[in-house]
Amino acid sequence: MVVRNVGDERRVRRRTSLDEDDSDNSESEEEILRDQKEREELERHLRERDAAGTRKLAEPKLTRKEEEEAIRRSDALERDDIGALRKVSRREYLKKREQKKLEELRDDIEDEQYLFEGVKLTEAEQRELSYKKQIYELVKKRSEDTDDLGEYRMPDAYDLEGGVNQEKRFSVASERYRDPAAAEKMNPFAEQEAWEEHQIGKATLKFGSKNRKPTSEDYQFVFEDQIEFIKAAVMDGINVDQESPAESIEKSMAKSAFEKLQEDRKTLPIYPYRDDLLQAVNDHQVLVIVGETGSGKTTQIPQYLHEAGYTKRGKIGCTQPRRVAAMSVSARVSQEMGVKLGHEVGYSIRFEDCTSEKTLLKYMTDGMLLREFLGEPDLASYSVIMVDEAHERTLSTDILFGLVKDIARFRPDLKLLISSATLDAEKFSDYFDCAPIFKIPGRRFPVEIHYTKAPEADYLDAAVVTALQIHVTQPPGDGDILIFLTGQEEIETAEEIIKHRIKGLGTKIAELIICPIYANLPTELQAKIFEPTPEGARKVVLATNIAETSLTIDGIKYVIDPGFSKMKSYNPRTGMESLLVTPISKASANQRAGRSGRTGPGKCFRLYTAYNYMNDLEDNTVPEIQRTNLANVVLSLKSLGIHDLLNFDFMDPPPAEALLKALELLFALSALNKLGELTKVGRRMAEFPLDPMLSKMIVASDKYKCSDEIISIAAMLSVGNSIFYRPKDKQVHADNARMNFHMGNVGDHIALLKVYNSWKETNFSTQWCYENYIQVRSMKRARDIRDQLEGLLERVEIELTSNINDLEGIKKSITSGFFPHSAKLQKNGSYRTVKHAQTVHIHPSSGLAQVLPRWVVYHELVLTTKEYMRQATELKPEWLVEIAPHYYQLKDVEDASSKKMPRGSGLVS
DNA sequence: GAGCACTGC
Repeated sequence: MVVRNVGDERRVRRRTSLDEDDSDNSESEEEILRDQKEREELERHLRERDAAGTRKLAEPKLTRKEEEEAIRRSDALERDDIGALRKVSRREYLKKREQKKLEELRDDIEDEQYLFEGVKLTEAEQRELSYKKQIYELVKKRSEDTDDLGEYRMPDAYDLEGGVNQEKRFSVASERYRDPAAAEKMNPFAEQEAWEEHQIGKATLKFGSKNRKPTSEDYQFVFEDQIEFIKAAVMDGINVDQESPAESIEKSMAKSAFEKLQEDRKTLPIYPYRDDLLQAVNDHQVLVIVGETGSGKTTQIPQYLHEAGYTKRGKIGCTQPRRVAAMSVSARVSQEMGVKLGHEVGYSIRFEDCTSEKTLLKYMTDGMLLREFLGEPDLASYSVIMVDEAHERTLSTDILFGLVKDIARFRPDLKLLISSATLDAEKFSDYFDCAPIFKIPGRRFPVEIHYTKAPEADYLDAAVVTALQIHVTQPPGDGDILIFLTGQEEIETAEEIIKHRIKGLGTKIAELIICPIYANLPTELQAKIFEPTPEGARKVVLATNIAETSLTIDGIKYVIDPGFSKMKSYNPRTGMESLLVTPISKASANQRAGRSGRTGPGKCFRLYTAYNYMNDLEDNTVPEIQRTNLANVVLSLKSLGIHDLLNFDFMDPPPAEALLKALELLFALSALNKLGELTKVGRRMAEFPLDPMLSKMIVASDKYKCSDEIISIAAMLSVGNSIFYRPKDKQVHADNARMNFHMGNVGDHIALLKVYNSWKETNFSTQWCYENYIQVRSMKRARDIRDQLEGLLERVEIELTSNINDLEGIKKSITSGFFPHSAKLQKNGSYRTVKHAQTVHIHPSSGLAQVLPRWVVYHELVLTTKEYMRQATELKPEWLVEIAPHYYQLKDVEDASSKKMPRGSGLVS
């Protein structure tokens, strides 16, 4: 095992599991290894036993996991008899367990009845007692009723077939907290768990029989299944300022705001390196800068370069992966330089260009610089380009790398700065022809990393238990907790579980405020995480990856990292995108850990073992360019005059198959000719910041005189699937509201148009959105996009024409862009794509899910539990031949009128 | 009758 600071490894005890002073129980590496060996031994034994066919006996079937589970549980009841237990059958074990429980319960009830005789019980106490009686009756009845404990039902594997089924996946974890009756049915351990939980509850409620152990501080909160962690490493803090607050206040009082800003600049870790850095930039054309967050590189380096006179030859451009970063950094820099934002310092992001003629320092999103390449292929107006946060490897930064590397060759005066986090600096350097690496220390607090001792089977449960463990053992007010989960559904489940568990713990523990955060959460609710934590309480933030890079929450001291995230993957062969729950990379894990050390020393609890971390996790996340649809990328590069894409200098080349697929599509859309050269149509399409199929749809709308409608549809489609809001408790209302837009079975595209136009008619009313279960945020975004598209129409000389009544024209425009996405109804109600003969289905959220037209054109294909077409509209097969004669032949569509199809199932007459 | 991590133009 190659773990840092092995000598410092320390076992963390259960009760005071986070207590640092717990040094009497240190565990050497040897012991850890022995533990692991033992576990392996046990696993091997169980495997052999399984292979020997023990499970074929008449006894109820037990998987290895179940058996381990049974053993683990029995441990609590029969600590002394574990060896014997493993030999008895499951049935015997269950019976034994029930009897034991019955005895205990009866004792308890008798004790309490005796104790409280003649005493007036409080309501809670009465409930407590009656609850116990109920359990007693239930268990007794069961053991009397039958000797047979019933057949054990194997839990369904959630990933059995057809991909991941989240419902099934979390059903076990969530069911028991939702519906006690269902839990009883599903989970043979349900009442066992209820009983155990009840026992835990008692510790706090101070109920007990005469012979119960005295309650000491240590024993107050003992969880049913605690998780043991091993402290394995410390991410060192670097250069943490030791300046006392009083001193700094004094200093700041004496100076003007501007002077103070200049003072602050000098305290940044980067300041001592100023001259060296300028020298390095002077000596080399390309420089890789490694700087931890907080070193001040983003704000300071462009200023240094400006002061050194680089802006005399042209602008300094600095790219960011996110809009907010570009905006906030430029605001800060303009303050520091004492100029107005938008003058010497400005930013440029989509929908918002805050720059002017005299702008010298320009912060922008990486996608924006990519767009600028289209108008200025040599970036002549720039003297320096700094690509910041390069380690994030967004699609845009990866393409920028190739482009800037290329222009640097024939523009020796252009300086290039690539700034990245430590991990892959060497790689950047290699890519840029061994560019020198300039290291700047950051400012960060140390973070202790703890791993679990054994892998956790149910990470959601483990995360919740860990959070509660932290909450009850650590003083409230010393820091908040951040848990990384994979998605909205998981966050909601975790929220329920925590609420339920807290109830079980009573009022003795401090208040725990649960804050969910994910991108699709309405903005008002998102604000909750930024509210300061009240005195004596603690926040637990349940977040998706959004908290990994996009937003920073102050006051986080503990990070719980289960090690998973959802990641998009793209299959170039089928053209299908899917979101899969995937283990994160080491880089990602360290980024997550770092989130705890922003305002003070932090701790990170990883719900996997150190071994997992070292051996199972990839070093870096697969860059986006290797797992996405490249149609847009290829069109952009082609319009920049880059022809040989297969030999383009990508830092990590995308799969050739994905490139070919993109070229094929662009050829089909007639954006490229047979030689792979950009056509006039392609040139117009490249102007639009959209997926090529959407761009083609707009270009084609010129012919059908409905560009007004089409850009609305394009805008609505490109905001994605977050338009309709569907809260759990009002699903019926939300669905009804949505169906209003589907009147006349016009198809999903036209329905989206109707939504947009109705909103416009109400003068973009927020109230209207609420009434119709539509997300305002998405609609505003659609309006912004639509405005932008309208502006671009002029540039490509398309007239804005509207004909809302010509549905056929609108549908033909859609088909012009999306004809490769056409599908034909099969006898069984499923569809088959015309070109690839792939079986697909209409998404249940579609307005056409019940209608099933014979032919449809769809916006996208997603793989969830099935292959679904999202956003479908009916089409006439003859359009395919009319619009794309190079793509479809008559034989592809000629059985359209065949008698094989049941009559009346479609709308095509 | 399903489910949508996160950016960006």
